[in-house]
Amino acid sequence: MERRVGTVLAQVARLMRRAFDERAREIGVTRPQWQVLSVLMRHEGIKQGGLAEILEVEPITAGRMIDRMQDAGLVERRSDPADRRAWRLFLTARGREMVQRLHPLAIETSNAALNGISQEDQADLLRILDTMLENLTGRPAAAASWED
Amino acid sequence: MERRVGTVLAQVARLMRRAFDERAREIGVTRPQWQVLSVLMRHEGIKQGGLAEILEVEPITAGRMIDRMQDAGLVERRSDPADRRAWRLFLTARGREMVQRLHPLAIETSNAALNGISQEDQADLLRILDTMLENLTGRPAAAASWED
DNA sequence: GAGAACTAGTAGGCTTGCTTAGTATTGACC
DNA sequence: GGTCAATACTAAGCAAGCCTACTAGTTCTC
Repeated sequence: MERRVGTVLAQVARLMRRAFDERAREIGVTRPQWQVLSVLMRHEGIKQGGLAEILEVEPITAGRMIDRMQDAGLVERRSDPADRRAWRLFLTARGREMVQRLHPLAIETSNAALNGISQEDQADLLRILDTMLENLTGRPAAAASWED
Repeated sequence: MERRVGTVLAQVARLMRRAFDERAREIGVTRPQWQVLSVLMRHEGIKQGGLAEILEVEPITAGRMIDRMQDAGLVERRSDPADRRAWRLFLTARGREMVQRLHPLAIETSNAALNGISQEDQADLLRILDTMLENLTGRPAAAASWED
């Protein structure tokens, strides 16, 4: 009858994604896409592989996402002058504008989910999740300073 | 520079799914499929809608999953004698056997992710996640007593 | 330099999640 | 008993993950 952490966690993560997407639908950007935009905000000119690494996602997943976001005019691929295999990623004006509009939505979603949870519990939560991240990736989670 | 809970949470959830799938691949069952099997273990004869509700998933998502699991010989759909629109779901012998084999893998994955996290922190984590679940679904999370 | 080994990205194909739109059946109300 | 809303499920189509297998380019080694 014990409830596994992984299951509850997956459920919460999915419901948060759903809640964010619901709010962001009219803007036309999904939650993972918003995360890409956030990374590019701080690491413009990054290569696809680097993006994938920051997001803890396979390169092909990042590549497909960039495909769609490029079609949508949110990001731009420029070829790397030093390495003809690689792409350098840049935000378009439209992409940059999106980040501004999405930021409040992210906060709103977060707040809704964290309603009634004390500051102390929130800090505990982040600390524990970071430890789990370290366990799962085999390296410190501190690198993930890419978010607002 | 603040790191949003939702993002870290999504990351941890994805990495745990990946870790489980990696272990379960040779058995040929994914994590969500294992969850379906677990629910059916306790609620055999449930309708698809009921399954979807327990899993906090849309009915169509559950339906497609049952399609594949039926093809794989893990579950069986029997028509409800009292309602010709509905299906009743049952485990096959093969499905039942799978649950037995997958149980240790789930525990193993959980333990790997929770390595070095005290019992107290784990309890806190579950408590906080349950509160978030309540916030997101608008009802008590206690109903989720479907797991081992 | 030539060849081997590694790296960056893509192609195809799968599951899981969603939305919107539909069909078939049930049940409730007049 | 006939209509009409609600219910159980399916269809089509999209995003985001993944794996395996591939191409093209770079780098290392002899």
